[in-house]
Amino acid sequence: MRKLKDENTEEQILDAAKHIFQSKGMDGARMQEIADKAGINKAMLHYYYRSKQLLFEAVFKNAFSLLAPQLNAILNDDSSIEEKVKNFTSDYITFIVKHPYLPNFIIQELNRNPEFLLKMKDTNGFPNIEKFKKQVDREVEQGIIKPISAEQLFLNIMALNIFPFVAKPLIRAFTNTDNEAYNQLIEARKTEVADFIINAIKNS
Amino acid sequence: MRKLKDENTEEQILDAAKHIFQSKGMDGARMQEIADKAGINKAMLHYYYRSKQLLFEAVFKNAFSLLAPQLNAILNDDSSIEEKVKNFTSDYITFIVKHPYLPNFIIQELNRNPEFLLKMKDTNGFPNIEKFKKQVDREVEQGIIKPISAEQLFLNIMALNIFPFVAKPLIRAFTNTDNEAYNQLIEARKTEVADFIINAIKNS
DNA sequence: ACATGGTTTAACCAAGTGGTTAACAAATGT
DNA sequence: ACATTTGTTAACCACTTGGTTAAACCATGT
Repeated sequence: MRKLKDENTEEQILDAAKHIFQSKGMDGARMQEIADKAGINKAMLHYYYRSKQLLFEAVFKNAFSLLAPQLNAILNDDSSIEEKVKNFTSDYITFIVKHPYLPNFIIQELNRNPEFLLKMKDTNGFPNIEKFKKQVDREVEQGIIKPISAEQLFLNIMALNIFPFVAKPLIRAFTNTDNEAYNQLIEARKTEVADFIINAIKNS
Repeated sequence: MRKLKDENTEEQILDAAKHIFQSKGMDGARMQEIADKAGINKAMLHYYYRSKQLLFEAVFKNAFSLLAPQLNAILNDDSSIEEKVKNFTSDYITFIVKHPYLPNFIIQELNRNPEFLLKMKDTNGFPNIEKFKKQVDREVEQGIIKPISAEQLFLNIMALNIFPFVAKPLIRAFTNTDNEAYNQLIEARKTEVADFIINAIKNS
């Protein structure tokens, strides 16, 4: 039973750390609070993860490894751009609704410390635009979509899907929507965003 | 000369506080660092602003009062939606290039403490969607633009314009662009984003 | 039974935190 | 000239922070 106990504690710590780090950020998080949430002694955090920085990095990598496959779906899949936009928009929103703190966490911490991405860039599965670039250029050339660079299109897709979660408090205030109404707005975006993008780029 | 001296110090503090708070956030900022940056004694921060929280609020309100008029340009102006989209996209990007930390700062701190907006909501000039809503409904009814709710359209415009600044490190990594190339990408968006939006909503 | 190893705990620590204070400097009113 | 008010400083304070440690705990192999 020893082994089970270890892994259990280690996982409990990571679980608690996810909650605290993702809602309060590296600077706002407190080791004691993580320990309390995990229901264990603070010394255990250091026993398993050595330092706050390393515990944070474990949480960040974990979060990033959840997000990366989602983005690869639009960058590396073989179906048409139109199809990918439709699928991605729906899938991504569904995904983030289950992990609401995720995009904001990653964006905030990367702005705090951009060099941190370098550690991650050579891990395989790191999203890369190259394949998508060729596909966009091809569909533009074939006249399927209007002229646009892959970077701009990718940025637009990311923006329309991620931003509503990141800027939720701000947009809620401007649009006078309560929490539930905003969630409905988000839900509607599963199809509306795809239509918006396709209208914008498709040649008629 | 007394008055001049006072205002000078008070302003130097606010200036330094802007830099530190906007780049490190409330939790990451240190009063001593702000004092050092301003080149004055730490006690002066409390003399003029009482506490870290109040100094932070002064910085936040200042930042917000810079941003709000920009957003009101698209919500309250009387010109057509197409025209406003064009103007806003260009103006807003120009504006943020001059204040690069601003959107991220506001979004970050609002996520940390959403209730904070309530303090701000009744100040006049607080962006409100109501007028824009009527305009969108009218243009939809007149067949100028495709059916879309004002909230979704507003959210899309915000997303496409703000997100590239907020997610800069992330997008730079995925698209393998260096800082200068990314700035060019942003520069191009001054017109590309407007075209993208108008293509998406305009009835042909 | 007992030695062994990893696991867990309470108590502790040095460094840093926001904030205060008492004395000093400088400008102003009279 | 002098008292008063305002601005400024260095030293200080209570408290929190991440991190350590030494002793206790406990499952296992022999």
